[in-house]
Amino acid sequence: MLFHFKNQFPQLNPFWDKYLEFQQRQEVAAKTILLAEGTVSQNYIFIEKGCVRAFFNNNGDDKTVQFFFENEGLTSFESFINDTPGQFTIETIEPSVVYLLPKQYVIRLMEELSSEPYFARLIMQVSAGRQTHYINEFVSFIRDKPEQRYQKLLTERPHIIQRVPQHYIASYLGVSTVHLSRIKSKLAKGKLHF
Amino acid sequence: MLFHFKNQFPQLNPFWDKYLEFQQRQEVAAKTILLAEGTVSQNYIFIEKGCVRAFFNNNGDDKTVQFFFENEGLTSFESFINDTPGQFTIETIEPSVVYLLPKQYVIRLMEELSSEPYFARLIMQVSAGRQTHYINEFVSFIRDKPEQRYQKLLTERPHIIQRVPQHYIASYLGVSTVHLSRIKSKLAKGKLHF
DNA sequence: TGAATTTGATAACATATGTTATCGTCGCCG
DNA sequence: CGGCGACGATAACATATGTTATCAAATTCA
Repeated sequence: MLFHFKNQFPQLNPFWDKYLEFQQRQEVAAKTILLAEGTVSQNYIFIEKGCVRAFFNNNGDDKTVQFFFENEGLTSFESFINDTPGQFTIETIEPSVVYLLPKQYVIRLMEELSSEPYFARLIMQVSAGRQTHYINEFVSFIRDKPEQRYQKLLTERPHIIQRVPQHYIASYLGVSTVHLSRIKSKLAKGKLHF
Repeated sequence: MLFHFKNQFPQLNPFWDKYLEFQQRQEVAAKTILLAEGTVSQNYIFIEKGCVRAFFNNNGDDKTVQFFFENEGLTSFESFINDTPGQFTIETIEPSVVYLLPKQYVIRLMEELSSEPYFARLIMQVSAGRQTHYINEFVSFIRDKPEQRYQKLLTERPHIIQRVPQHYIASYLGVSTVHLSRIKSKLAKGKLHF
């Protein structure tokens, strides 16, 4: 939500810079939980190195909804704005280096920004982008069969498949690990036709 | 996006009022298309009477994603902001009365507002709300089985089931009409256990 | 290094869901 | 009034996907 938007509206850059010093650098192991489902988000998280996933738990069975990599930042926007518990857990997949900016500073920063004319534009742009992202994920989930979603991942975001363990990918695609194996096996035998 | 937010930040009310006169009232028949998939949204749409659905087409087979009723307004936000074609068709389900505010006025209104401090807050609030909505839909789609989604609809939004033809509901739930019939039949026989 | 854990493939079976076809009801419109 | 199209239920069958169990390879870690 924040520092990865630097330079998008150069007029706002001084605001980001001012808060850089409040970030806390952390080196964390794989499978470290950065934010637990059902708790209120306390930090803006920026990933310098490594990768993380967002998921929610359903009867002990994880459903992964998104992956994040280097130079991406994340927060539970609504959890910040409304002080409500978020519905996702954020967990590192690889050993990672992250920067955390405590909530209080994020709030203060947004207060400062809210009287800046370009801020409204930034927010609109960012919101439109996030909306588009969620809608696209949603539509793809409804429209495409798991094979198609896997192939899309393979061609459009191969880095995910390279770096992320397969059972997380299965969970992201909405199928069991067994079925993802079947899909890969069919693909390898060239038996898939669209 | 606009008039249904009146009174949320009273400081902004004068802005909405100023644009009321540019709205066009229209009475339209059932199954009227207000916005076609793949075209750029030209109007903010406010529903005074009736109901509409948003859907996208997949091989001649509709997938409904949302229903709208009286006193709700809608636009394809990204289509407005980025001037890109939207991915949904907006179609009336019942004979309806709608108000249209042409895009140019919406843009002008947002320009005016972007220097208002409360506008940034409104945008953040609205964005958080829409994000929450899409995320909830998405999560519900992933987490719940069709029966559960149907039951949720039955208890939480019964007006939808009362007013909307069943095949649209099937498409919204992500199942075939046949399967929705099966679900209803099982429910009627009290054979569903959670 | 060696044991434990994680990861992934596969088979066999169970269940959920789609597809097609048929039928009946209802409401709208000429 | 009569026919036609929209709507919905149901059966029969086909397919997609989940579940459980087992095995093998890779990775981690004490």
